[in-house]
Amino acid sequence: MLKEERQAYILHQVNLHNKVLSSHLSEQMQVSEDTIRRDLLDLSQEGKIIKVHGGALSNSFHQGVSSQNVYSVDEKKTIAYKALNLIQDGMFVLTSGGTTIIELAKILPKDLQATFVTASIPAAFEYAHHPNIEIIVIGDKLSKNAKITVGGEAIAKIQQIRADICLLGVNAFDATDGLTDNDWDVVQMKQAMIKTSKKVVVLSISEKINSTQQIKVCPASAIDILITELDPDADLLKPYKQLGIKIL
Amino acid sequence: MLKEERQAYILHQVNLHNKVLSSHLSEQMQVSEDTIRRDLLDLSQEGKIIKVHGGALSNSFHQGVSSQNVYSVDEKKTIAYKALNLIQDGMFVLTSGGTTIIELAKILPKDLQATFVTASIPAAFEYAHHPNIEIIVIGDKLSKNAKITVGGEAIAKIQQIRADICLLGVNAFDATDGLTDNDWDVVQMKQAMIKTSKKVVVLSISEKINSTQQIKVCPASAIDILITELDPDADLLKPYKQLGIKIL
DNA sequence: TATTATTTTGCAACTTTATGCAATTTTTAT
DNA sequence: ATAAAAATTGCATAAAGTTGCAAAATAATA
Repeated sequence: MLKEERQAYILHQVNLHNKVLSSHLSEQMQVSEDTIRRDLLDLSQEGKIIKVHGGALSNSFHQGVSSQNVYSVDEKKTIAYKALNLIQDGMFVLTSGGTTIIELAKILPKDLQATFVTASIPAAFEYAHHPNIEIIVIGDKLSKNAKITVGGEAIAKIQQIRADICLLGVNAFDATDGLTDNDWDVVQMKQAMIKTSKKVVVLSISEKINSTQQIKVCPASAIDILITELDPDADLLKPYKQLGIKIL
Repeated sequence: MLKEERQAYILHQVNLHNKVLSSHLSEQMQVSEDTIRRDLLDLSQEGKIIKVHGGALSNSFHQGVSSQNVYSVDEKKTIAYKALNLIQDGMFVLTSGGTTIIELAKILPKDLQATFVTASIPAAFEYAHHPNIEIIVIGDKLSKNAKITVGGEAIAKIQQIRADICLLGVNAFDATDGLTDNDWDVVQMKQAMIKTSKKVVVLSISEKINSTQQIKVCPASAIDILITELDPDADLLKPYKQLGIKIL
């Protein structure tokens, strides 16, 4: 087998599987691992693959890793714009924290007149820039991880509210496991928020769909509307539509 | 599984869920926790995640309040360091908002164990970075000017507290007119804070000394300690010393 | 074609890297 | 204050990588 042949094959395999192992290639092509390594070296020097200990990775793999300073901002913006349509003047809007909610806060139209209730300090901070909306902050002990207030006082306050709509940025959402999270206090808050709202909306980038965390917030059926960056007819969302959840 | 693959997966999970546990990752990828820790170390050294005890956090969550257009930062830092001496382990500290308080929040020693109560969203945000202090946020309607919560609920909550010390960033302080401000709601809050605290401390850059605003908070005699960036013996401060106020 | 030059390949000795384990220290939670 | 969980450190080991070199394969040229 010629060198060129081998390298073409390797390149093909890398692009196909995103990764190759030297040992594997060596066996497949019946040449020594030294030879494979030299091939990988050549290809990586031409910038066609990323050589790593034990094999190689496709280029696309590593490019994605480096540009992840702010994660999925575009997707979250898309979601935020869809969510915007649900908010109307005069509404009482209850929101959680999370970066998707922050994106939403940033794009609220200047002439919107509504009341936003939140326990999230970053969200409150962002809402405060808006000229017209009213902001109610739920007070209590501040959870440093989630940057939202948590505790009995906070939950009691939420229970006093009848919100028109509840917008939840979530950590994990799954058709069978429902809405799940990894922080007990946050879960308590979200449960209270869901219970007191006429309509419950989940904002989730598609990557979080069909993933599960440790603590259950509520079954999927408790959610009225699901917003992702995808087209509402996407296959991924079918199971949720069948549960009676409206997809936007 | 190659090291780079693992790290890419970890990075993905962190950005997806804002938090990962070493134990989970170890289980998910079938490698020892030591390996996970080394991966987390690598990633954190590249600045891609925040490594913490037990796992890692997304670094998008740990960005502080930008201190761009803050006047007289150096003076405020000086004041903050003086104020620091008044705070001891176990204390209940009630603080207002304002940039001087934010400076104080930034320099709190890491091993300080105290409880901070505040209605200021930026202050709460800054306190949230501290590893040991407890933070209680006072909830209510958020005043956009002052970025603090104001209203009956907030005042009622403050009245439930007996704080050891109250730190006030102020707008104007004068020997004859006392402490004054220009926002009615803020004044109500400050009055409540002063009433419920054993010791009242005013943090004020010298520019604000001998100035007066529209609404009175309290007479100068209600203040126990005054902190400015000046030497305590400065002429400017003599009238306040004569009123029995301790100068730092 | 024969012969020489060049490239490629595999091997052996050695170095580096990755990973897990055990002992100890640090952190965290109760 | 104490116990449990997690982190750190040092070390052992196996897998992977490197280098130099000689044999084999390929290409070039008289």
